[in-house]
Amino acid sequence: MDRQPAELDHFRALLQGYMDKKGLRSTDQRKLIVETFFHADNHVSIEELLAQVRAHDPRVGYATVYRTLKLLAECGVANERRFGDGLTRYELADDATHHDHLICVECHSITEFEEPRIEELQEKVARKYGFELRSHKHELYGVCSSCQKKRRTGN
Amino acid sequence: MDRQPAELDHFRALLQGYMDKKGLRSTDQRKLIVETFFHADNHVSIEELLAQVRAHDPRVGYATVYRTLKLLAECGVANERRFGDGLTRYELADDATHHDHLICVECHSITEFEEPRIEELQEKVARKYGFELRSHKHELYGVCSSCQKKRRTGN
DNA sequence: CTCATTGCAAATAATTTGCATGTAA
DNA sequence: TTACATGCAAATTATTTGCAATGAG
Repeated sequence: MDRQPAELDHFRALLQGYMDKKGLRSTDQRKLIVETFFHADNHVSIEELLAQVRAHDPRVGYATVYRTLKLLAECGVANERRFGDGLTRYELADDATHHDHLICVECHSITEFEEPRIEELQEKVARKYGFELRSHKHELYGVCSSCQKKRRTGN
Repeated sequence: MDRQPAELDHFRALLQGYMDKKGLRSTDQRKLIVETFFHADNHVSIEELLAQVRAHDPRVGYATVYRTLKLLAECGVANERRFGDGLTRYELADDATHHDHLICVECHSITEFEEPRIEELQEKVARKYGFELRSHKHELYGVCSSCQKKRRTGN
């Protein structure tokens, strides 16, 4: 996935600020994992990310990837997401505020959608309940058009 | 939670139809678990449900509860939900289509909301992508008004 | 130097499964 | 009587943690 460098710099700064504040250290593994995450497809699982990381350095352990992604989630750079397949997936925090997901219950494909009017209504709901909105998940589950097609032609 | 008997009868029939079709049997445990689920609070976890079931029959195993709830999800009577606390929770399928959730990230309280205009837009999105909509999750995460209050008064 | 970080393996936690026994139809 | 269902314990899966060794600041 190609991202704008400026967008990534924002997240690099956010992470750096958090690490400085907490006295955390910048190691080779951490840098590698973070940059790999920044350039990976959206909704990567730990497993997928680990594979990509190991392509550069086979000695990285999976616990380190778990720990690093947890760090990214903590400091607001990444969001954890769970779409019914039992795996935790991660996406850049910024992306999350601008799109939601259609998830196929048959082939597990994930399609993103944007609907500003839903976001507006969402904010209205939050206001009505005196709720300070931080983030949201909006997932539509169903059968994607290509699986419907497969079904009609007898799989 | 008090429900309308008619609403529950609909689900009993749905389950029965599914069981007949598949040649599944109606056992005491299954009946007990299903009825306990029907009368439990919304968003019960397996653990909570098992405790309530065991109040009536202490010999029920947890595997049976897992299997039964999976059956309910399969036949469209219940929906599985995961709200970031690591537990799978279940709710009556019908309820799920009519409300969504505000989740407090501080006290973990869950508030339900309804917004038909969001549902309409959701269907519109699904149609646009040729998606056959089955269910959805819409969760707003943030700080509830009572936690905001606590925060202002210094916890 | 000091203390955070790493990699490994072992520990957890939630859920699933194998199997002998029980039981609905 | 025939398989489906149950309860238990063991297996699986994803994730977390303890710890000795490593390395950043």
